[in-house]
Amino acid sequence: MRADTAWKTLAADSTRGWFDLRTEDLGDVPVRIFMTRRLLEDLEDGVYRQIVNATRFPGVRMVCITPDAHFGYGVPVGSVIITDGSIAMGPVGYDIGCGMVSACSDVPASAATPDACLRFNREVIARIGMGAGEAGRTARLSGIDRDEFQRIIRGGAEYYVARYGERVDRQRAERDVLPVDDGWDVPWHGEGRPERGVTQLGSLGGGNHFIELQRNQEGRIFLQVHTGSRGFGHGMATNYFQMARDERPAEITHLDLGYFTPDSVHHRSYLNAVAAGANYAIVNRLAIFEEIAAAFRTVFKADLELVYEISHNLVQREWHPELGEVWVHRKGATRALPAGHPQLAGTVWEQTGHPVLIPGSNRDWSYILRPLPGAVESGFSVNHGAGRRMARAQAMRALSQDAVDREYRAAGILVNTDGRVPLDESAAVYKSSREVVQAVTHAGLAEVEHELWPIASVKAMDARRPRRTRGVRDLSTSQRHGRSRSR
DNA sequence: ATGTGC
Repeated sequence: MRADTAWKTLAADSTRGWFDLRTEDLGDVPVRIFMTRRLLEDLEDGVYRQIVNATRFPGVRMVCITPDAHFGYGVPVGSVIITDGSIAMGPVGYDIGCGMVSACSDVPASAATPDACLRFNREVIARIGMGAGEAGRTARLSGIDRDEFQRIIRGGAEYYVARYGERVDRQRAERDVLPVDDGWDVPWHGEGRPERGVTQLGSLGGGNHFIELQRNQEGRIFLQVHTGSRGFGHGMATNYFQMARDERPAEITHLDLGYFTPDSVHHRSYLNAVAAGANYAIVNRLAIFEEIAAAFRTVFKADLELVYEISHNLVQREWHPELGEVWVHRKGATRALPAGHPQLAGTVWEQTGHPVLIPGSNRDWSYILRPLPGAVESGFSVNHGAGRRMARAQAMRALSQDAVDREYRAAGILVNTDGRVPLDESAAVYKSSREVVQAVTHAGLAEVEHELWPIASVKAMDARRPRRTRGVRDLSTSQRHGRSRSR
């Protein structure tokens, strides 16, 4: 293995806005890194080993690294792994189907007064369970039984909209429904306990999941949501990892390294789990969106219209002009199909390409992009956010709660209802979203359609962190000695 | 990401 510190000098600038990486560690798998030289220089050295991992699954045809990439589980968060048959687990991740919703309104940002923002965040928090382990609270989805849950994870957006949806246009969801075989069932039994998902439908979760009110470049109010498949996807990933390890105990020791070749008895079964997890995540996002739209009507007396819903943790069968029919794993990467892509035929996006939803931190720009024909060079993929640049534990040590809270208040951004900013999710821990998106536009993968600035942010405070009373000195051990895992 | 760890 090449020294971790030397590899960056081997990345050859293609002059087209990306680097082609060729080292003996990668075999003959093409690796493209879509970064500026500066973003590449700032990348943690450990990412090289994870890029090598990404090329080592059976049947890998191509690997792309997006400009927001950072250290992840086995492969970088921000990687696109294209195979001709094998399905890898790390490159889908624990949060199967995690993704974004964007919505817009005609309401001028001037209506988002401090009082209106406070009422909005209060309404949202009352309606949407947030934080690890929290159950959903949406009236329509709480109390559903196991049979109805089965219909939801098999029917996806199509079933949800027909049965529950009030004002969702299915054309604005990336996938109506991912097909699940009748003969397949959820791996209920196992330590992963995916049944947690039954009561968690309609909840936001923790970590980097959020709800955010924004204003666009014309001064209209927009909204973004980031969430996934909660305990359901996590539980299934855990149980399938056990199956992968049992199948190849000598080789597969970490979930990062788990995979199923086409001849594995679990190959199709795992794809069913990915489809069910993605259907759950999509319904979760649509249900949360509708709940937020109700909160928005209460506060702003106006409608929020869905712009788009899209996942950035998924493996899907796709067509590529040079690679043919392939499996595209996107681990913290967003699909970007431009106008004329055959998979958009017959949809409302045929002439334009579909929207691409890119969040920045809650004190930085977020974006809605439009894919360009050049996206063929990245396997029809772009970044999924700004990308973490500071580990959570480091953030807890390095940042002052009061100083960060003051910065947000001065910027006019309300976080939750008390203005206390989760430090390990604050602006300083993320790369500049503008710099990351410029790497995408410079490479000709997409163009900017909307630039969105945060107004009000809802995000769970890490439950492990002791609550500090204002004005009282904090001597808790977790503030002084955090753990050093980045995600 | 997560019934969120050493």
